[in-house]
Amino acid sequence: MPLISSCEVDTALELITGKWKPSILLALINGDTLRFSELKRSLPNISQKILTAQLRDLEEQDIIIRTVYPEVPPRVDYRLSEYGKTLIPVLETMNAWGIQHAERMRQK
Amino acid sequence: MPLISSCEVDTALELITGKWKPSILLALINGDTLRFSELKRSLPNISQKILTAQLRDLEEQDIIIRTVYPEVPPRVDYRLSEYGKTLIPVLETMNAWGIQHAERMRQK
DNA sequence: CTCTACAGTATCCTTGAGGTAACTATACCA
DNA sequence: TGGTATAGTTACCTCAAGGATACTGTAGAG
Repeated sequence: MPLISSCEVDTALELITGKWKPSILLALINGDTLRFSELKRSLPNISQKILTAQLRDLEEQDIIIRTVYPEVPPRVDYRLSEYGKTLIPVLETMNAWGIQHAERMRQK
Repeated sequence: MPLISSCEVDTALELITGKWKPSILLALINGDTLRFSELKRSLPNISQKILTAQLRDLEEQDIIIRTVYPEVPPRVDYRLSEYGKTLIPVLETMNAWGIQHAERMRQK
């Protein structure tokens, strides 16, 4: 008996969906702490505007932590919060499922 | 070391995201086999056009099975495929995370 | 003096997911 | 003769996410 509520699932989905959010989260999972320019480099086609917007979204939800160093040229880095790290199992579950799905599609 | 690939996660996300897909999947998880009209009733604000489109999407990915009975008035029902049922753990994981998130937001 | 590095803003534009409303086919019922 | 039920389809519309491009501020290097 599953007892899954669409509302809760939607909440989780809202935070991790979008064209870029999964890639950003995965970059931070694998890269620990990354500067803005490092993130941009690992997402080849994203524009600065969009990257900033997505990072601000994630920060507002306390999923990532943004640290500004008062230097010139500016330096800002991003990392997963402890809370954000609780998303890792969710992403792992989806990743595992995605691999099965790809496997399956290859056979058709 | 997580080793999560954005590509695979995106694949999984594409199949279960959208404004209505989670609700449809959950209805079928909880309701086993449902007619078109039953699904429509359990998603109060969806239009026929959108519901049809979403169901066709899910059918094309082999996640649900669509059965047409050659009767008048028409009867069609939908259920999760065995393959579609492998999504249940994914949705459960997201559901559990969503509950934690809601809990957390309530305290702020 | 001006060029570069970095992390952004500001403007304007495009696209596709989703939405609304009307129409379809057919058998049965009154 | 017309109304009802079911599972759609068709044509048209809307809006927000995302995208392209240019501009900003400041310190040090040359």
